[in-house]
Amino acid sequence: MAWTVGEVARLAKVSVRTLHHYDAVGLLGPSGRSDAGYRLYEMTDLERLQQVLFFRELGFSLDEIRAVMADSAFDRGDALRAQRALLAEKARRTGAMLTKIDEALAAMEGGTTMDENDMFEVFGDFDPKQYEDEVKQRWGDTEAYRESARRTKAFTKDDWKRVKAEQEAVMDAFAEAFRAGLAPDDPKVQEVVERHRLSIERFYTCSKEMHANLGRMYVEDPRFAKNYEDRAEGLARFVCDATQAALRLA
Amino acid sequence: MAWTVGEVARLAKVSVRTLHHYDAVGLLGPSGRSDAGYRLYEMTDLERLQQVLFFRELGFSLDEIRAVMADSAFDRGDALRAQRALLAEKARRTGAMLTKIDEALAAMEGGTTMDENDMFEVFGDFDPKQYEDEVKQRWGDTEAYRESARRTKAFTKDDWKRVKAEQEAVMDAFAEAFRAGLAPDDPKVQEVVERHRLSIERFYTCSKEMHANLGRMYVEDPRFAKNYEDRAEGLARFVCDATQAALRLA
DNA sequence: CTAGACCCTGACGTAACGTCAGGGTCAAGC
DNA sequence: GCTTGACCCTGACGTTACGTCAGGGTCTAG
Repeated sequence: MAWTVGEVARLAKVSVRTLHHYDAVGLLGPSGRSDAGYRLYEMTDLERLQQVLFFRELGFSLDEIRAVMADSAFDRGDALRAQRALLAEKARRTGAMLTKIDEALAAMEGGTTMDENDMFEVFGDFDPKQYEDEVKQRWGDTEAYRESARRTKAFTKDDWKRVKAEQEAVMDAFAEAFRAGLAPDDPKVQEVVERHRLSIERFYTCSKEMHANLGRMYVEDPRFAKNYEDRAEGLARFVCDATQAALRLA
Repeated sequence: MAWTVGEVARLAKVSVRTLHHYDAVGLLGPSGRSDAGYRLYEMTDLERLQQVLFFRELGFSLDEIRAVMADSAFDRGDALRAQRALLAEKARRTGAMLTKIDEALAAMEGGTTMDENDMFEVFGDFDPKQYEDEVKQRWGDTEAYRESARRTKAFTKDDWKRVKAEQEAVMDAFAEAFRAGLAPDDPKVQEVVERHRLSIERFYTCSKEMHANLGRMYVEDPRFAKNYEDRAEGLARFVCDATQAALRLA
């Protein structure tokens, strides 16, 4: 299956000119051409385009995108995970701006003016590279993480099924403890926390600090939160508190 | 108090050149100049700049921003509220992209490829004007809404205090019903829903449809959700369900 | 065999600044 | 009173990521 420029443009909701441009600057060319010289894009090209668009959405320049993707260490999974973290950060920033708007409204209604320092607090522009450290902390030491990527690459569908069942069991245990009204620092809950951490270590080294970070993400990031909230309202916060407690108790 | 370009630039985290540019295109000039011709910005200029930056963050072009702000009907409160709604929409979009990344990762892990139609679903670019209708629906008929703005403009601090107390009382009633385990369509809950709707009508006409929309926003928008979730975990969803039920029962 | 919807490659236009260049201003310190 | 370094001014040209023709070939339905 191959697509022409127009078709790809419609699919990805970009202009034909944009695709021409990406081809011209060597960012993304089609895998092939027809006899008449028409660009013919394959599935791998679409995947690459999706990557490019994610990066673009995150504010990378085309030069930067090309550099990142040309890197020999570039791995689509790594990239998606990094993009995920950056997007989460962006969501946080948007949330901060919402708060700032509310403050501005409140100040207006109260007839006061905002402090000029606060007023622009949220605008410091979001430089993805600035968050590199945070991303690393969140996703762990890159080296270790990459090992996990290699490890899971060999996973069969059955392996994934088993992993999923394990995760579900841990989540059920959390939900049960939560419903029973146990405190986050209850030894029984802490046992589950440790089980959870070990289930993650299957993939990459996960210190208690990192685990606590992950916990925070469970409430900050709606995608993760949903997983827990679907089981029981407030469960995400409970799990977060429990991982924080584990760090405190250690 | 007046600020020079450099000071404003530092405060707002934009370049001096940007401020020069905004001045040159007539978007935002300083209120005054020093004897030497230095630009001197006042507090009102800072407020205007904040507005401009919010609009810019939302993807408006400078031309559009100028047009909107030059509109005789332009009101800072209206603008902030509209910006708020657009930002919430943006947050939703970011959430959708997170989901899409997760899907891409899942497909990778499962060794399958994504459907090419889904793949770019989230990219349709966010044209603020496209959401005008939605915003209008959310914030109600502009005419009616503007009346509310005028009405509240005359509110004293005591008025606001009373309004706040009323809102709190309604929220407490919701929380109580929620803790008592009542169903969202329980008549007692529906009574509270109606009380809530009427408390909003103080500000602008709020049909049951619009009320249901607001309810949806309480769970979608973390800023609103927080208000409810702080009282009881899961309360936001409960209130949302209750407003939906009110529409169904009507 | 022709109309209409595609595709191609230049090539110039544009928005929102970045980046000098050439020159005045201002407060601190000698 | 004079210098020095940090700041300000106004042009004016450069850059990124495309938009928008222009001039010309291709493809498929009728």
